[in-house]
Formats: sequence, structure tokens, C-alpha cells
Amino acid sequence: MLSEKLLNTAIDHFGRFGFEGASTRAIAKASGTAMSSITYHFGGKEGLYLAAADHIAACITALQGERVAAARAAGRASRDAAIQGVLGVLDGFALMMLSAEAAPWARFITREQQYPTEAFDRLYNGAMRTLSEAMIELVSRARPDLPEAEAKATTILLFGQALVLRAGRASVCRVLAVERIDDSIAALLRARLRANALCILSETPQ
Amino acid sequence: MLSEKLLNTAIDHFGRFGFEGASTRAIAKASGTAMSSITYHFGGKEGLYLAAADHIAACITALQGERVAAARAAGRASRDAAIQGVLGVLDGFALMMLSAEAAPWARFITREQQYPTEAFDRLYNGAMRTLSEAMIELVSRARPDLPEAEAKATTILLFGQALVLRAGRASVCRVLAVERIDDSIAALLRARLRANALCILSETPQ
DNA sequence: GTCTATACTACGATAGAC
DNA sequence: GTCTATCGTAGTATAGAC
Repeated sequence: MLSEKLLNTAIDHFGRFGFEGASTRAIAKASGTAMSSITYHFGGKEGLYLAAADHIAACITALQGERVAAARAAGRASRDAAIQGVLGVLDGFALMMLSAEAAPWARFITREQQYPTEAFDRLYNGAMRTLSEAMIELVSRARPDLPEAEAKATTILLFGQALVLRAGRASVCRVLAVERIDDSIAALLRARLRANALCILSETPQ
Repeated sequence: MLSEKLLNTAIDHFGRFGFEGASTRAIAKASGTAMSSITYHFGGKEGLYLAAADHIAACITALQGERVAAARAAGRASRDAAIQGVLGVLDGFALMMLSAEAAPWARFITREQQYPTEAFDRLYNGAMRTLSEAMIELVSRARPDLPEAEAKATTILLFGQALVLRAGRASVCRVLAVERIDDSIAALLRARLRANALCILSETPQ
């Protein structure tokens, strides 16, 4: 599929160089086609950019959607189920942050987080919204003592622990004194994240 | 100071548009000078980029250095002092992530985290290294039950909770349903971060 | 030190062949 | 649907005036 190839190359280039820095010529060449194919398929550079955002949202939903929906439903049973649900969703998110497949998506999204454009709306509504809403519900059930705003803040901070694994990747590698995060280091980080989250969620109000 | 003005404009433009996307013409114009001043002062676009990284590192050190050194020294006294030290350093870091002043630095650094260049070495050695080393020492004292690798992982995850406040800013605003993070929301987030960190650090091994 | 002028390359968009 | 050719614009670098 030519347009699929163009989309994946576009995500990579936009993530690397930003919207202005990326070149449609280079994207087309790396996809093995001519620049005017982009005009034909997507209407231009901006159309390609927005289509790339939609594609990322679809990929994330395909990867996380089922797990999140299941955890959300199961979490309604009990506080303990909610805690397990948070741990499961968070671990799925951490796995995505650790995977090489998701690296280009993360670079694209990270840029949009700084200066959101229409592409961020598509990312948020297409993928992030269900993820965050499920997490907020689960956290609220796990910590019924927290007011809504505090539960939302806790959700954000929990995601932050997973986010750093991608958004701060170079620093993570420096701190751990490794070239790349292999399976054993990933397991260690995930276990720590799980322990931290469990500790935060199971804290009982005094 | 003309070269100072150029540096600050450069940090902003490189952070917004990336190295390739930023234009030396635009940077010069926004600084009220001609493009060839960049050649004169910094040798070219790349020299300006590296100088911008050095400038950011110096600014961060000026902002955090004293507090971090004090916390590190005080933390050697007792486990409790170490815990308080971590909370203090983390709060200082969170404040930086929340401040508008540091936003351009964060955008610049976030880009470097994804594809580190020589500029990342300068950022890490110039500012991040002392910060992370101090935190690892403090966390190790606060949680003497943790092996070194686990203490490092915990440090990373603790920083992640503060990092998300900048690196995931657009999502944070969406989740909290606000346009911008005002003082009261910032206070809430910092308090939650403090509570989470305290809970993680004061956990006693079973 | 800071400017203008210029050389050269690469950009996105578009028209038109096939 | 995919290509080549071309247009106007904007990029960096550099030389030389002041």
C-alpha cells in the first residue's frame, strides 16, 4: 500500500524534524515514490501531517483499546479489581513507551504536546481520551478518598512515570549507564513502576 | 547583549521548529540583527545550536544547583533528611517544569532526548548529571533496602512524575479540563507529587 | 562588529505527460 | 495513479563595504 508507506515515513520524518523541518521530497523519496503522490493522496504537506496523526491514533487504539476497555469494566467490581486494572493499563502503556515500534509515534506526539495543533485534537480524541478517562475512573475507585481533581492529578503523575521511559529516553540510558534498554532493564523498570503505583493506590486515608 | 539575545531566540526557535526547521534568518531578525551576526558570533547554525545547549545547561544549574547541593549534603544526616531532600529536589524540578520561563528549555531538551546529538552531551554533563546523581544518592539513603539499579529506576520514575507536567502539557490540560495551569492547579499537582513520592520513599520492606 | 549583496541549494505546489 | 518539469520562495554560507 503506497499511502500506508507514505504515512509511516511521514510519522518518522515529522517526528524527527518537525513539521517545518520535514521535507515532502524526502518523505516521498524514502517511500519510493514522487513528491506529487503526496499532493494526490493527501492534498499536500498539511494533509499528510493530519493523516499521520489519525494513523497514530488508530495504531494506539488497536494496541491498547481492548486491554483498557477490559480493565475499566473489570475495575467496577471492587477496589482491588480497580487497583489491578490501573496496574494493567499502566503496564500496557509502559510497554508501549518501551517498544521500538511506538518510538516514532511518541516523537510525533511529543512535538504536538508542546505546541498543539489540530493534529493534537485528533490524537487526543482518537486515542488518548479513552485511555485517560478509563484511568481516572479506575484511580477514583482505587482511591475513593481522593476528590476528583486529586484523582485526575494522580492519574497524570502515574502516566508520567511511564512517559519518562520514552520522553526522557536519552537521560534514562545515561542514568542507568546503558546504551539501550534491553529486556532485563525493561522488566526492572516495569516492576518498579508497578511497585510505585501499587504503593500510591493502596495508601489508605488516615 | 546581542549574543545573549541571539541565544534566547535560538532556544525558542530550535525548540519550536527543530534544528532543520529553524531558520537562521528568522532567528537573526527576531533578535533585531542580520543573519551574518550568527556566523560572526557562533560560526554558523550548528555553533549557535551547541551554544544554545550550553546556555540552557547554565540556566538550569543556576536555578537548581544550590538547592540540589544543599539537599544532597543534608540528606547524608539521616534517612528522614534524605526523604525530605528528595521531596525538595523533586519539587524544585516540578516548579521548573511548571514555569513558563523553562518552557523553551524543555522543548529544546525534549527534542534532544529523542535523537541525542552532541548538544545532549552538553546538556547532560552541564546540568542533568549533578541533578540525577544527587537524586540517586538521596533515594538510596531513603530506601536502603533497594539495590542500586532499583534506586536508579525509582529516581527515573520519580522524575517522570514531574517531567509529564511539561512533556505532556497539552494532555495534562485536557485531562484537567483547563486552558492553562494556574497557581492553584500547580499547587494541587505539586502536593500530589509530594504525597506520591513520600509514599514511595517511606515504604518499608516487608 | 554589524550590515548588504550575492551564490547556490532545497523547499512546496502545480501543471501536464502517460 | 504516478511520473517529470518548472515556478516562486526561502534556506545557509560567504564576501566585502563601512
